[in-house]
Amino acid sequence: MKALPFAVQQKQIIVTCNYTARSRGLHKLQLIRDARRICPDVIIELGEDISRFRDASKELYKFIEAYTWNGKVERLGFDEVFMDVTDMIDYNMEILNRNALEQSFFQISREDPTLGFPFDASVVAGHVYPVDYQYPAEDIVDEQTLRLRLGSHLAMYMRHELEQHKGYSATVGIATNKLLAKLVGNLHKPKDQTTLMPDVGDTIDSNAMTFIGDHELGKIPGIGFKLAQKIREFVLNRPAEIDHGLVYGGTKEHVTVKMARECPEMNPEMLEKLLAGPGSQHGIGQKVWYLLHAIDDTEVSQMRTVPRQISIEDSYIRLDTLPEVLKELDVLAKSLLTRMRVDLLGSEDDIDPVSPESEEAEETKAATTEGKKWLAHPKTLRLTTRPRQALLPDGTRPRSFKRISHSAPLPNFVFGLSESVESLADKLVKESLLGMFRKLHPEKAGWNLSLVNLAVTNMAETAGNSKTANGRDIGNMFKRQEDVLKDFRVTDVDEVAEDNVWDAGAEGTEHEEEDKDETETHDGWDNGEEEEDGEVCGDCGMRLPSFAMVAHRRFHVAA
DNA sequence: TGGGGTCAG
DNA sequence: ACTTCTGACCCCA
Repeated sequence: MKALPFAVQQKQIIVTCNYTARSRGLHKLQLIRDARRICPDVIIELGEDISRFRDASKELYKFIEAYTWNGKVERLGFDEVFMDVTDMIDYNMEILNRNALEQSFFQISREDPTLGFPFDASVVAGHVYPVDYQYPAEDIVDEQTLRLRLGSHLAMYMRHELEQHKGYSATVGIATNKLLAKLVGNLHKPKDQTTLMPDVGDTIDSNAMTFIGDHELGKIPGIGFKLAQKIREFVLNRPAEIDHGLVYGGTKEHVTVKMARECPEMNPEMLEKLLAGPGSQHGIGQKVWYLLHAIDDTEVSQMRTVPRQISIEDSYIRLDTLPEVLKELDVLAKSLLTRMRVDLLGSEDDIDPVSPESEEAEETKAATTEGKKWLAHPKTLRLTTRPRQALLPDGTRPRSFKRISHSAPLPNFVFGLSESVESLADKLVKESLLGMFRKLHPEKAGWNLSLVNLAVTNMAETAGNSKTANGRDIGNMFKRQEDVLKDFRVTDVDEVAEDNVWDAGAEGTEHEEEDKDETETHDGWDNGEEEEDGEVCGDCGMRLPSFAMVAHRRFHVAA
């Protein structure tokens, strides 16, 4: 199966394809017509229903979560995860016998010292960067090298377990920050791992600097198409050419990080001036300058119980009459409400665990809404459209994919579990979405939409929903330790081989996942569950002062 | 809080 | 004949 070129189609394009197809010249966002011309025997499957991908994604995330001690597990898209294993490495460095590195044992649990795996700490597991990396024959190995070796063995173990228990193969990068872990992971795809080793001896450039220096600017995570074009233009001292043959994001230029770094005027201040503008964050100059120098001090974020937003969208060849729009809004609203139930409903145990349940019991309950409570209540409903640009006088259509949106409070009735999603969706269209659509498109007619998106955002997490899968408030437990350990982070990136996501997509329907609590740099209002703002009732979504919650709960029990 | 931008897979 | 369907975070008013 995997030897055959295989691609997933959405509308007129290939959205993703397996490695066999890639080796035949197919790539993401390719037009179906082009794909068939280049690779006539490609097997194409309609992939507009992505629920199986979503399920596989949850399964992967849940699997990784089970290993974390500090709760730092961050998803990137459906198939990638960052994990900060600093604390596990610290602990295992302490128990390591430096006189018998070959006979080491990695403890994956602090409570049970028998849980883990034996490994040889005198070597790295898997590939390394640089390829000719050799540790000098010395008696005393430096700490950082040892830490990365431990990280590499942990990655190897976790990949092995993932394969055994879930049937997914994975690619992993092991390094001291997210940037480097992600990039070094690219070196041996699709199913291997690579560790970026620290410098040995007196090298002029650090390994990390050399490594990142060879990358094209646009390959650096955080430097997207716009930023990259601006920097390319500056480095080349002329406009950077765009490759119109590619679907999007294509540039004809090849400007490396090293070239940018070696530009005489290159400094954070210049970059700030060059890159500042609408959409870019303040301090972007400093941030990019750091990226060019392999510096990335961003934290792996805490795992979350619930997503920040849920959205559903569809694109259209032609959508220009109100009855059609209402029909589509209804379809989208149904999907959205279903998604809300899947992603935001948890069993009561998720909120307040009494006794652990078997996986079978959990899965049975996952299929129904019985005994379920909302883990979070989105407060805002957002309607987004993408109007198709009017024809220019010369008959061509200007290519613009700009979106416009309108938001409104999400009515509380959508949280009712006794009503069907069908009737709730009808009600939502009539009572909210129609009005929102009129605000967005006040003209009676004449609009021509190429896309409609429906989203719920502004999650108010339900009181008590701050526990991790282990039932502990990891966020708080490790706040102090974090400060102490900042300098010694080892970060893994996992990427499940896409081949296998499809292969195993038929696995059981999981239910809830992840967990909680960010101490992020928000303006402080959305991490408060028990603040002056009050709490949100898991039964009805009503927000009321904390002191009133006990009595309110009693009301539900009585009713 | 609402609307938009950029970046990511 | 046309860039899919998400999701995160950031900025400004």
